Amino acid sequence: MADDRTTITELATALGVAGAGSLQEATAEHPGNLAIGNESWERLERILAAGKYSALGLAAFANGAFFARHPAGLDGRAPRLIEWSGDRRIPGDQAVPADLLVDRVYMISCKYLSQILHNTAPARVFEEILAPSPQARHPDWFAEVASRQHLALYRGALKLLDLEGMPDTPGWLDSAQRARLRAAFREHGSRGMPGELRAPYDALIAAVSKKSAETWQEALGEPAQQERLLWRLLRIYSATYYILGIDRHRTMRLRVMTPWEWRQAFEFRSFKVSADGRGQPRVNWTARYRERADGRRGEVHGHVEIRWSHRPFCGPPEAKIYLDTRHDEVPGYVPLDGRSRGPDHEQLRFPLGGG
DNA sequence: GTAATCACTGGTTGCGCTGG
DNA sequence: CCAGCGCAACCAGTGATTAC
Repeated sequence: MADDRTTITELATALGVAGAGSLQEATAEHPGNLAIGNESWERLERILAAGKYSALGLAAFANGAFFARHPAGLDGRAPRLIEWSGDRRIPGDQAVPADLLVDRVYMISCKYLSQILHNTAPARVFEEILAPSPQARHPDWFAEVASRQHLALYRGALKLLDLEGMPDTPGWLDSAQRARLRAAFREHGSRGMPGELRAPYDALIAAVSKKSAETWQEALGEPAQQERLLWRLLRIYSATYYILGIDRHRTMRLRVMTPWEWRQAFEFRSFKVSADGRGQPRVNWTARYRERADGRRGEVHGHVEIRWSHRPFCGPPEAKIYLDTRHDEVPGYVPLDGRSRGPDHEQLRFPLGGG
């Protein structure tokens, strides 16, 4: 079950799209073009009544209404059917992350515009360059690209924490042993890697960063591959979709281009990666492009962190891919602003209380 | 009697946030 | 900037149930 914040954001956006006068009215009326069940209506009413997310609900509703009016959105046409994906994940490879589907055509993703683009197994990023792949399981990336340093750190940790009867290599840890390790780290008191293990940890960080960057650059090969990777990174798919979102300070309304459109607007130039591991294993990426209209050159930046998400040696590491460029400056993300005929086309600012 | 399908389950992976 | 928590979807293994 989606949490209250997600539910109200998505449903209030849907009601804005549905063409209702206000969030309160719409909630009372249950407009027929929004296809959700009774339990969802009840839930929405309960969340609204609690009042905690009122500002968020109003902002989301305004986003939906804006989209309904905007020439690049529904342009004033009344939607017949709005479907909500609810708390289900959309199945399939390379699925557009749409929370709402309007008239089976317009896909809307309701987001808090997080800086995180992807969060996945490192091998998926660096070896498979995010292409759809049947391989579901990936080995521990640390062991794969820096086995010596990984092992040295593991053995150092066992010694420091005075743990007996543990397997020789971290790959053989079972869940009980991982729990023991986790508890021992906690008991040791330090947050993160204990200071005594600084040297072997730094060695691991340097090795993983370097090898990951090399692997990635090698897998990227030709510019055509690099361009595809950039599209995957930026979540540019073969159908256009909209992001109606709210970050901490303001509303964000974007349309995401298709590769076809992207090619007409931009010329891809290069995709470069570089190892940058100090605090934790990290690889920076930069894509360069040129705008066809005026020849202007631009860059998009981001970075990938390779990290344990559940304490050292407790499970394989994950790759968190960050976008460091502002969303409205990303090639292929088209801000929907200025051209609205509606009254509230300026960027709304809300104190997003509650959450 | 065997094969196919289903329901359950515990571990794993992915996601996004928050705390220091 | 780094670390890790909480949650939930996903996945594979297992045993039970149904179909043939």
